[in-house]
Amino acid sequence: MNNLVINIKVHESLYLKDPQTTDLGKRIIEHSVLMIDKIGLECFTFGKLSKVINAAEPSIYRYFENKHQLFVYLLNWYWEWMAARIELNTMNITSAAARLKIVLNVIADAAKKNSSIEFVDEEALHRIVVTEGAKGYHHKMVDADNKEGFFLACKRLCEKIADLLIEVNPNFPYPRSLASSLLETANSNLYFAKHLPRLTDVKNEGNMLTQRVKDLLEYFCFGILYAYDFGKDEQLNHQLIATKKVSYANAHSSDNAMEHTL
Amino acid sequence: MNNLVINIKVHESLYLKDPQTTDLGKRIIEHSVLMIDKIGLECFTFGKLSKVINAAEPSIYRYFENKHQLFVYLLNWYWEWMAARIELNTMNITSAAARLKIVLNVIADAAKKNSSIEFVDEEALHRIVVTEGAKGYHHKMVDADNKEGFFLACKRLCEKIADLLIEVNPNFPYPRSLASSLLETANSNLYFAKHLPRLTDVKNEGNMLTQRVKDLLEYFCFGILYAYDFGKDEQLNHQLIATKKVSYANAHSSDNAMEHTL
DNA sequence: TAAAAAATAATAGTTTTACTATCTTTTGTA
DNA sequence: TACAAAAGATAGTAAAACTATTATTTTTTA
Repeated sequence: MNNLVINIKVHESLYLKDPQTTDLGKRIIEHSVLMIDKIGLECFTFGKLSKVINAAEPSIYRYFENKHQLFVYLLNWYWEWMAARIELNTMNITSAAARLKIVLNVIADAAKKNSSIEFVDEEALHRIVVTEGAKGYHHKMVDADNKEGFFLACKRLCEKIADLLIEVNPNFPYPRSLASSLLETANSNLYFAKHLPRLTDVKNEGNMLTQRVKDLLEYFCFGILYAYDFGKDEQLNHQLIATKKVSYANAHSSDNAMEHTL
Repeated sequence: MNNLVINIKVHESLYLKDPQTTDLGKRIIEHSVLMIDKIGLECFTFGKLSKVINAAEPSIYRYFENKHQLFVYLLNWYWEWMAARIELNTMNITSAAARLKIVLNVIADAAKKNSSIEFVDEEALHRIVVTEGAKGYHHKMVDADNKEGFFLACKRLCEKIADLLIEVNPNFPYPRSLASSLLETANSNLYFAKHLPRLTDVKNEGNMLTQRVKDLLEYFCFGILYAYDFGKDEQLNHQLIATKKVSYANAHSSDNAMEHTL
């Protein structure tokens, strides 16, 4: 199941020459992913890459203007890949809520046995997105990059998820913010569990990390999706809160979700 | 109100020589903030800074090992400042929910008339945190930095908020994740509204941006806080969802929160 | 098939940044 | 006032980012 070959098309503003069309181009992509995963975006340079792939440094500049463009190319690859996985895994599901759960599963990266392209190590690429993804759009040149279409894949992905949120609850007022927040929260909690555990409740024990992140995403997502409007109908709110408190206490009285120790 | 002088103490692992103790040190902090805000972290260099403050470049290295250490120093300043503002604004409030609303207000940066330190432009520093804050901990050296105590202020801030979330709902299973998520969501939506508007529902129109972000934070925060446990008591869930849908439709039928057009 | 044209890659630089070794000046104190 | 210690300035080096130019290969066409 799901071993179809996915064809990833990256926007042409993100390269000078399409790396997928040549052998050298593919080696650039392949070893960029491996090297950035290994030594980090800061230490990664075109000079080091050229030595690893046995090419001249200026040859790399024929494909990408600079390190930043190459990095955003890789991010776009990841976003396109995620969108393709979502499409693939939800196409035959009718219930919107069920599709949303699958999307959360894909976001948390729990269902990724899908090595579609032979020269891209998707696990390494995912680690890069989790660790350094934010650098792709958190800088002073973001407006210029945006005009060039650097973030189209991300925006499409976000809107795809937002559409689904609206389908689950047509009255929900923050579909885009929740969609982007879910993408960020998944990555943050994976990262925090590994490096800054005091910033998350998800534990990096055993091999349950992605499952736990998925649980958290579901808890947050459906909690927000069905949230009522605070302050507008206080009486109903208090009524609801009281009901839910009882419901929650019953559900969690002997649950491991109570493990938190502050 | 709130014009008390706040004393910001930054952890000593974050400098070689305390910049607050000398005139040059204060000029380094002051103009780092102004320059990073203006040209961005990437373009900001010790060489350029030394020219602006009329000092020799190596003098700056007496205070900070490198640009990264200086940057994390500034982040810590911000986290300490935010913790101080939270303390100041919530000290006399008994209701936990009311205190939480104030905290969300502080996170969204809507209540910051508090120029405590004369040589730090807090508005510029806040823009830096929103635009580039994630770079402080998203890199390969994060574990080494963490051991040195670079993120203590952030972790304390996060736990302070987590404690409050637990106070509002003692059964809530994800206090730390929600706390960190609120901090990130506030910054993300401010940033997206200005640079990538398709990733948020918050509009950057007029001077209501921080207010709108605060509304979003409240909606998300209280929605999650009182979320019930999906899948454990399906009957009650469906009952609640139905009630809330009606509640929400009534509240928002003629509200601008319905503006979303996908 | 062979020469010209076009595309691609390699060589050898320049500029800027990050950082350091060393020297000079200032300041506090006995 | 003399001296030590701290602070600051001078003048570098090494590496990264990028580019102009030359060399090679491939493609096209006579």
